[in-house]
Amino acid sequence: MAKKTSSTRREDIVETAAKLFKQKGYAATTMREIAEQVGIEAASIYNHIKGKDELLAEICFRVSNAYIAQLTAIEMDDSSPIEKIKALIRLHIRIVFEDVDGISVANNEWKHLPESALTSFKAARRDYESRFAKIIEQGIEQGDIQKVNASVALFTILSAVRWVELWYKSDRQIAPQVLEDDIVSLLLNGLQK
Amino acid sequence: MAKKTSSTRREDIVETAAKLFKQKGYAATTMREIAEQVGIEAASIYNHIKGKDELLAEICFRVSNAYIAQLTAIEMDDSSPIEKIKALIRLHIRIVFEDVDGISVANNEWKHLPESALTSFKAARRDYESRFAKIIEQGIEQGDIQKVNASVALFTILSAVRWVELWYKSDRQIAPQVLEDDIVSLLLNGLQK
DNA sequence: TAAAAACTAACGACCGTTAGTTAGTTCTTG
DNA sequence: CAAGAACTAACTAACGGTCGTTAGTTTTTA
Repeated sequence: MAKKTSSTRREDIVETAAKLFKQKGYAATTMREIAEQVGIEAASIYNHIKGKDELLAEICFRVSNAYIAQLTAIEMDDSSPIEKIKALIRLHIRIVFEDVDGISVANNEWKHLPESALTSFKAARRDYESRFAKIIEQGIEQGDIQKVNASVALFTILSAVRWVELWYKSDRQIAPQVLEDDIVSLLLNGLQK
Repeated sequence: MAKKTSSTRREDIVETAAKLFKQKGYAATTMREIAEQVGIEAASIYNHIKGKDELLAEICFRVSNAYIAQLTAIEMDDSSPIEKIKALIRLHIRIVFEDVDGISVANNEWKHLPESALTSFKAARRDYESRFAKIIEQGIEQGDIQKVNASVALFTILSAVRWVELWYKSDRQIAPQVLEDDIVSLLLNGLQK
């Protein structure tokens, strides 16, 4: 059972790191702080992971893999581009509720990844973006989407949903369902009546 | 002329700091790096500023003051809420072209501000947000804007325009005017045709 | 020639990480 | 099935490096 205990301890370390990386940023978070929150000494962390880098990499790739897996599922679906985009917007909102800390770290701290991991993380992101853009382009071709620059639409959507990760923790006066519906409506139909 | 030289040197330090804070983050940027880019020794920086904190504070408040000044001007204008919102969206895009580094730092590194500055920065941001929200609410009351939660609309707009700061540096295949028009159209009329 | 602004040198704090050790648990084997 | 070997995961201590900053001195400038 040593393996089991070790693996939950390891997960505990990674989750604690994610929480602190989000809160204070990667560079400003110390191994000693992570250890303290976990309830062990800093040196003990190294029985479970190779180094601080590894913590960041694990968090970032866990998130990017989740996004890509979900995107793949949505691509498979034989619904219209508009429906796919709606599904993707909802995905970006819902995924925050499942892993706020991870999402925030992957979005804001990825630049601190070491060289090699950085390269593949950026590649994964570019892959995600170009596949998302392709769906938008299909929607434009089919005449369901306005004739805007697809990149502009892509980044505006991706950017627009990101405030959810900042908002999530706080009071949450807005019900998740209202949030999703309002954002989808705003992005699809616009602010203007 | 010592004052003049000093003040441009000082500005040089602040701008270099902004560039590096954006690039590597506040915590990961060292005074020695800033000094090297300016072409002096790290210790010499302290002839111009009190400490690293002051650099961050100056950048953050320069930006927040600019936003608030512009918002005030737009509020004064006796145009419709919709027109005011359009103007604000364009403001958020244009301001990036004038001070990318500052905007990025104010948006991403403000949490490293020391206690007291942090408090007033957050207050300034809350002030900006609530005044922006008020314009949205007026638009809803007047029936020009869809009945969505005003906070959701506010944060979606503020968030949506933020990708411009990430995009700005790169190849810039999109003309600024097209960018502005597309984003305004997207947020006001929506993606769907 | 006095003030401004640069320099060199170093301090104390803290960082990520390693070494060495120990207590407890699991596996192996006579 | 008992006993010792091996392993796991914690600990303390400390190393080498870097950080922001200060002190003291020299150079530049108006």
